[in-house]
Amino acid sequence: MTMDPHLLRTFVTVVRCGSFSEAARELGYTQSAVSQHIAALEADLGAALLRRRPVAPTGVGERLLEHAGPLLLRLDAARADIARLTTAPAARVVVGVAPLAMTHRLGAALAALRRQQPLVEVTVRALGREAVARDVATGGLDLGLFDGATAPHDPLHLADTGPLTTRAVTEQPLAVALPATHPLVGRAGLRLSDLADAQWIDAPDTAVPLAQLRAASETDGYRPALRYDGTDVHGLRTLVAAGHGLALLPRPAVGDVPGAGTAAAGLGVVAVPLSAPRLVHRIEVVHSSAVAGPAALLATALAADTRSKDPAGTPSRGPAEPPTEDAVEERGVRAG
Amino acid sequence: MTMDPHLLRTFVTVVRCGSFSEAARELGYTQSAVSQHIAALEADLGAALLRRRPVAPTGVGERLLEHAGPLLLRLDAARADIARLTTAPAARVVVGVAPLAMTHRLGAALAALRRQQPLVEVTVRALGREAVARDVATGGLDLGLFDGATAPHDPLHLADTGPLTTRAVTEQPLAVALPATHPLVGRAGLRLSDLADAQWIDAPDTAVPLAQLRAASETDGYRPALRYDGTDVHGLRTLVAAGHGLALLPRPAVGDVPGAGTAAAGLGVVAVPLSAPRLVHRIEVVHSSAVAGPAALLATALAADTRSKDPAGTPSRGPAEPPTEDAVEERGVRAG
DNA sequence: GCGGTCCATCAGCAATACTGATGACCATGG
DNA sequence: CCATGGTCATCAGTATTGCTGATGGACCGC
Repeated sequence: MTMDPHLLRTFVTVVRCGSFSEAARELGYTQSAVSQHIAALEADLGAALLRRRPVAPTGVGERLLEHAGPLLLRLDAARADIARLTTAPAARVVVGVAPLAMTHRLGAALAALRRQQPLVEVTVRALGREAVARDVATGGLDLGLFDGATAPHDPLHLADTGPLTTRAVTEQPLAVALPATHPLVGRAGLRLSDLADAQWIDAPDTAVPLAQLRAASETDGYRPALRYDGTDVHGLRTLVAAGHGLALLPRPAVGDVPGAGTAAAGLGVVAVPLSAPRLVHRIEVVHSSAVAGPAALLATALAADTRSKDPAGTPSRGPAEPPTEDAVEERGVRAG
Repeated sequence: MTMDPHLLRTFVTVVRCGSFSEAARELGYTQSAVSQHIAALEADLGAALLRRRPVAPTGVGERLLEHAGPLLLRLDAARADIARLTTAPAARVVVGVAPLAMTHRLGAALAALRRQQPLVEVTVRALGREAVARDVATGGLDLGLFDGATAPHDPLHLADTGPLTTRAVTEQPLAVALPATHPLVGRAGLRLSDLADAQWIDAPDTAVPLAQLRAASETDGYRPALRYDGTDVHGLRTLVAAGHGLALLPRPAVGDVPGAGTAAAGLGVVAVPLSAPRLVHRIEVVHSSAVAGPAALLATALAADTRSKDPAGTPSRGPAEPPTEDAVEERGVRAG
């Protein structure tokens, strides 16, 4: 009667599987039970949620899905959070890293941690952005490194899954990755709005997602010429070099150009700095505010020059502190 | 086993009531049932949640509370949202307004609506900030007007309760409200950081909440000399005039000074503009993205000069458009 | 039209979630 | 010092719920 989470869970499973029976198998129920679950939900809400044969959500069902996902996530997050409080912190850290959040600085911080506490078992897991956020909330990760494009000093926006603490790690300039043969290669800087009609590669987990560009520049456009689902920057660079489209990346990530100039040697990809709007690539570290043990150490090491602070203002999320400039990451990359 | 919302509901009720029996009465259960609910939760989570006699949450219980509130809210929001989709839109609008969001512009928009659609039954309800957000999410309000201090053009942050749409209505300069006898009265502008150690009135529902000041200026301080729980600006001005402390308000709200200068005639309150940090008072209109009927009209009228846009980027919340300058509100208030 | 697959429905059973009674505990006050 | 009125915990009993497993109708490919 109160929109039982169980029912929601089977609902989303059914939609994902596109099948009652398959969902039943996955959830360890009988098909009968699943059918009854859906019937109960539909009776409770007074509307059809699924069209059967083929199984697909109705309009109302679509809407319920938008609620059900975050709701179940938050539920899992709550359980995981109190579990963290009750069980002692293990001598183990699992760090989830979004592709563009993998920096030298993280490497150094990890090295320091392992030097300081050699017995701690450290795992680094490369993940997509949402996966990082989700797994930190649900306890699969002790620490997450998360990135995105924002105005300077503005925090990133996470889905609200409970009392998480986020702190800034780095802000870096953004650059457009162009194939070396592109006519715009010579430019000193590019305005994003001039590129709205260009060919873009949609790499939501690797580059700055096109949705963020649309939001920032308040236009539609930035239509994806190709979608890249990997979590690996090199793969994306290769696609850019092959002329499949542009991508917006933190300038250091476009190419580890050792000499002067902006052309990445042999990669066929060139970085041209973003001149407008004033956006930066920001990396934040995120963890439960109930974190303890080595993960807490690592978090403060990453956000070294900033004060630690617990949630204030909004209860759900601590304010992100102003970022420290990351000398390591900026080294050797001055615009030409 | 899956942290049944029923159990969470009784848990928060018990904490609020400070009593199992009282909570049972309120929820329509027997005391026995409530006792079993709590026991079930504690067994499920494997930790004591409440200290009995007197009844108070343990540390873990406190933590669970932080999750339970938003969770139940989101659950209610989901139910309300799909209810809005299924039932036809009524010829009725209920608008919730936070104290500082009550502007001439809203008055004008309401007038236009009533002229256009005389049969629509219009209700305006003055509420605190969280109440506005909550009731819009749970369907008690068709439309909410919400305010806060942010950097110019930055959206306000709402608790994430599902697919809501927010649009900017106004941005106004902020000013510190001082008693007329205050030594700083003559100043052309004030830096917030210089006032961290001043006496402040904490009026979270009326003025800019002190927590926001702390977050914006990244200091502790702004200790409340007195707390004001009303939702009425006049009451707050009176307290400021009596010297109980300062408050940060949108400049027009400090006093409707008709002549030149900044001293509000006879009120004993003086506005001195905030010179740093660069914060503005922003008003947004918020409603379900499933809104329809007269409420939708009113919403677009309020956000007149901006495009309407549905959620993009983050799935949960539409991006707030850049605000229009509100000539009406700014009239007659030029700094001296 | 026949086997296969799908979902809906029904009966039956087992687990659940209540109620109401009782008991332990702790105040307060005669 | 023991009564009294309050609290919450516990227990037995019962009504309801939520599952399984079987059956039946609808649809699809052959």
